[in-house]
Amino acid sequence: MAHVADVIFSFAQTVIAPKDPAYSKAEGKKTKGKQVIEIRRIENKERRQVTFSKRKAGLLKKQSEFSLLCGAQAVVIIFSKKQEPHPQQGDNEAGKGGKPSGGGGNLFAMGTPSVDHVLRRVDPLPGDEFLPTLEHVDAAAERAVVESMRRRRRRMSAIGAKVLKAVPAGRERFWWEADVQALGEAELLEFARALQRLRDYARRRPAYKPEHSSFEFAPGPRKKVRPKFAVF
Amino acid sequence: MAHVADVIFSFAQTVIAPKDPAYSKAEGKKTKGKQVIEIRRIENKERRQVTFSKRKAGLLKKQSEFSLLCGAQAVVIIFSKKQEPHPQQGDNEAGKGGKPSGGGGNLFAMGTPSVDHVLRRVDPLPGDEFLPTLEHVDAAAERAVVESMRRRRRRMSAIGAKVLKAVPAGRERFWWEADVQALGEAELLEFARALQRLRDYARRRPAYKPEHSSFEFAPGPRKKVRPKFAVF
DNA sequence: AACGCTATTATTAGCTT
DNA sequence: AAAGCTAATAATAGCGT
Repeated sequence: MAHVADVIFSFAQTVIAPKDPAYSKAEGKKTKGKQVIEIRRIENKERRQVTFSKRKAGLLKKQSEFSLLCGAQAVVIIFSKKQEPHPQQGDNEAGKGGKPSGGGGNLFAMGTPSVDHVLRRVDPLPGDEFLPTLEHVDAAAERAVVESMRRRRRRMSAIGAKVLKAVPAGRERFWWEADVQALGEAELLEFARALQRLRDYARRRPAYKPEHSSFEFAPGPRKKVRPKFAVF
Repeated sequence: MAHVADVIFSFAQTVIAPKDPAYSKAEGKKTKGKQVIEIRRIENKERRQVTFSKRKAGLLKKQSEFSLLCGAQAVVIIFSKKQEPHPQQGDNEAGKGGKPSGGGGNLFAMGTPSVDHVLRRVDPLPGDEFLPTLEHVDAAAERAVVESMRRRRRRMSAIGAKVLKAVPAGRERFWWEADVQALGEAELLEFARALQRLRDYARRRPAYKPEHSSFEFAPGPRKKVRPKFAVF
């Protein structure tokens, strides 16, 4: 049985569908409202900038809500794309200590309990050798790491040569550079778990510092603008 | 002048408001639909887990769309909160090389062009000393960095003692640990720009590797589940 | 615990200022 | 280019399975 609201809606749809291009004009709406867009690079520079701004805010807000609701640690880090150096510009700036003309984009980030905290947790992941981080762990943790590495070695062997083959010979410490795509799903899972275990052992600073921080390494708008969502 | 659609909507609202608790029952709706929730820790463990899962997916999707639409580099990194060790479990696992019972949470991440890439870009930020990264920059960049550090030193002095006071004495290389909250808005901006300039100089690996990657260092669901959004 | 299903709320595309 | 506005689409809370 159809309910009152259903009937009303059906009726409205029957008269003219919202997707119909004639809709807005026909009904005299003020705007077209949110339109469906293809998820691919917005070529129009101006529109892209506006979307960047709006969705950046949305993404950071989502991070904030997510961490708060679920008690999970998370970061969102955003770089605006590097500005293409202006063709005829930058020469007169050289040597003056100003911003380098080829200078990279701006940085926006929000993290719980802090950007720093989460990044440290990720730390030994691709981008850093593993061993140097040993300087930061205490003795007990170090023993655990060593034992973990032994197990990892065995595990990697068990998984097969695929991982090791992809590793540049003689640079064992770069083993994580292996082409993960060469692994099957089960293998990848195993590989990933080994990685995670390593990180777990290596993780230092167990002290929980319940804070929440956001960065904005960017000029920012002229007019002071308050984020519309909570930053704790 | 009111339009047809407006009148219909007003009418529907007049009859009974969606927010009215009696609404769903009165109209015999199947569900209550999305409800407003307070943005604070969900205490019910089960609901929190469900929300974690749903919003994690949402956050990663947003990252994907955002990067694609705006051509910006971004990462989202999520740790599920550390599992509280199961009270009576884990003893029989000890020494067998299994997952440590106190083992930390799972890691989820999505990055453009890759998680690794963006993290390297962030690299010299809080979490790493600055100097060690010099090993990775070429000679010209190194000179620029040295000059940059000189300028930074002057700038920091200009900003005042506030920053330096918060830095642990004698550990100049940890200057970034300064309590940023002690700075005023203008000062923070100056501070942030100095930081960014430093990073710009230090940034190595200009090679652009246009890829898009997602990590999931977690057991994952039993049933194979395809992400509902694009992963390139 | 992961899905599917709505009915709501939340986000945002396209304009205007 | 940063706000505001509005009408759409998108995300998701609460349930059922």
